[in-house]
Amino acid sequence: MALNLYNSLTRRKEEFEPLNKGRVGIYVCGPTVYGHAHLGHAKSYVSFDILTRYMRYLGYEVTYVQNITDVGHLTDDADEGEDKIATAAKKENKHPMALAEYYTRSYFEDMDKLNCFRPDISPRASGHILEQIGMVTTLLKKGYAYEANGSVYFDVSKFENYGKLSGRNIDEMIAGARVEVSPDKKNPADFALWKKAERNHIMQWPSPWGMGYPGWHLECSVMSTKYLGKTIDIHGGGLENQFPHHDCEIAQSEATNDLQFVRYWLHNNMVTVDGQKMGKSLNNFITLKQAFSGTHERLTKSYDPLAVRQLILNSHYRSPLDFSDAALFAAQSGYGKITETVKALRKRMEIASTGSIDEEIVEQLKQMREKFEAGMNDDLNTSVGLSVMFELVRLAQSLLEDSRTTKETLNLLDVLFDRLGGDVLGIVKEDYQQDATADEGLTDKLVNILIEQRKDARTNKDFALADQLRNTLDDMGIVLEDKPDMTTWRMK
RNA sequence: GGCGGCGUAGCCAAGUGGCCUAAGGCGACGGUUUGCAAAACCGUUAUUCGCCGGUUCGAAUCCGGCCGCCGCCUCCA
Repeated sequence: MALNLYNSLTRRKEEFEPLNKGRVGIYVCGPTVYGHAHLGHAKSYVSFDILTRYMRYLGYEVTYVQNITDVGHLTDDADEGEDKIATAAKKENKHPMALAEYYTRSYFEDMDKLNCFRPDISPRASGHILEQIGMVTTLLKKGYAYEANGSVYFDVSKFENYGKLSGRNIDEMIAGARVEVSPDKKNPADFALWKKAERNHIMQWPSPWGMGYPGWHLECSVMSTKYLGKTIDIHGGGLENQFPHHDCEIAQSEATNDLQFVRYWLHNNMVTVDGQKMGKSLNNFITLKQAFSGTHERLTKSYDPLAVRQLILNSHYRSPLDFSDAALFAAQSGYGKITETVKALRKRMEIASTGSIDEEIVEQLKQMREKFEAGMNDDLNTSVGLSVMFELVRLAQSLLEDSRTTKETLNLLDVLFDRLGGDVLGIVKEDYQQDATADEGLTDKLVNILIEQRKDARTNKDFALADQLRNTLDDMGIVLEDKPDMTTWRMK
């Protein structure tokens, strides 16, 4: 079975076929870096991280491009607002580029924690001004754009299917227009390609139309074309960007190149917090840093970044996801179960005896892999993929109960955890040692001394002392686990 | 106003015409194990998929109506 993806353009699931055999170009709308990344970013970028990971798993050579918007994104889409970066820079008293740099780093830091692979290319809008001017020039030359008072606008009436992605037509939009229309525009739906800069505007560049800066929609068209070609396989982004952003991209790009811009449009759904849309004006805006540290009044504790990732994978990328403390808590428990199982499995592999492989297990694992792939092939159903991980957990635990399980059999499970849980889902780590503090060796020795003391106490039926030792360690966050032949410990 | 989505167990969530007497997780309860626990394992937890009607040999899945919730079009991915 081949990979099927829901294409927003056709509103259907379609079998994915790349333009060039074996290679895929993916462009995803990146963040506007004027604040720390929040839960909404997490859902979007984890979703597209899964897409690229799974395509690589299938053997495609993927080029993943995700822009950084550091100029031109205005505070409203009527093209009359202020530049978001400039506004935030003024507030934080920083140079706009310093602000953008600061939040770009913050963004990557958070995405690294969520175990999202870095894009192959992270182009900045401000680094592609020349190319953007080039596209505006072409559009003017071809009659799709007009200059007015130092700004250049795209004339939507010249582009036949404007709004085809979001299913809108121009007349409806004019009727529903809620924002003031610039007097420079011929048509209220026209959008800015290039904006004239006022003299005090910090970010501005020389252009054939005077000093100014590019319109927000332009950067994605220009940078995707530059790095992936005039027609790209996949373009992803949040549902809220479908209109106007993506429809504008289509109009600009297709008017410029006379070729289909994007073959598969993918849109992830939005997040809510405690059942309501997340907004800065409501009191439920949670950044990733707050979630990871538990410093938000809606959260009762801190959450492991990978537990956040797992919660995202628990539902479909095209479904809305409600973040709540309870949901995060449940994900944290489930994530812990998978992690502990993988750790136990690997520890056991070190001491398990070698021997034959259980053929029945081989067959079970084969079926699990098939179920996993069938789910992922069906428009990236990570919920099914995750359910396979828990089936694998149950199988692993039952095999760990049996002391006769061979190293070879355990290794088969470990491979599946690595490939499906690690490579594709990104919730199983290659190595958990790094999590531990530097003095783990010392801690291990000290705890083992106490475990020995407790063992002696238990042998002597001095349970009061045995329990005291266990409780003291528990208070320090160290949990003892009594196994038939030995006692092990782990951090809570 | 325009466009779109959703309503499945206490909670989260897959499934969208027969393999569904409905995955998986969290939680809860019972058992095994244990000196007692924890962890782990086994089992139980929706005869039913918002409500009503229709199509069909057959519907959670299709159609119509009703009720409820949410999102985008504005801050925002």
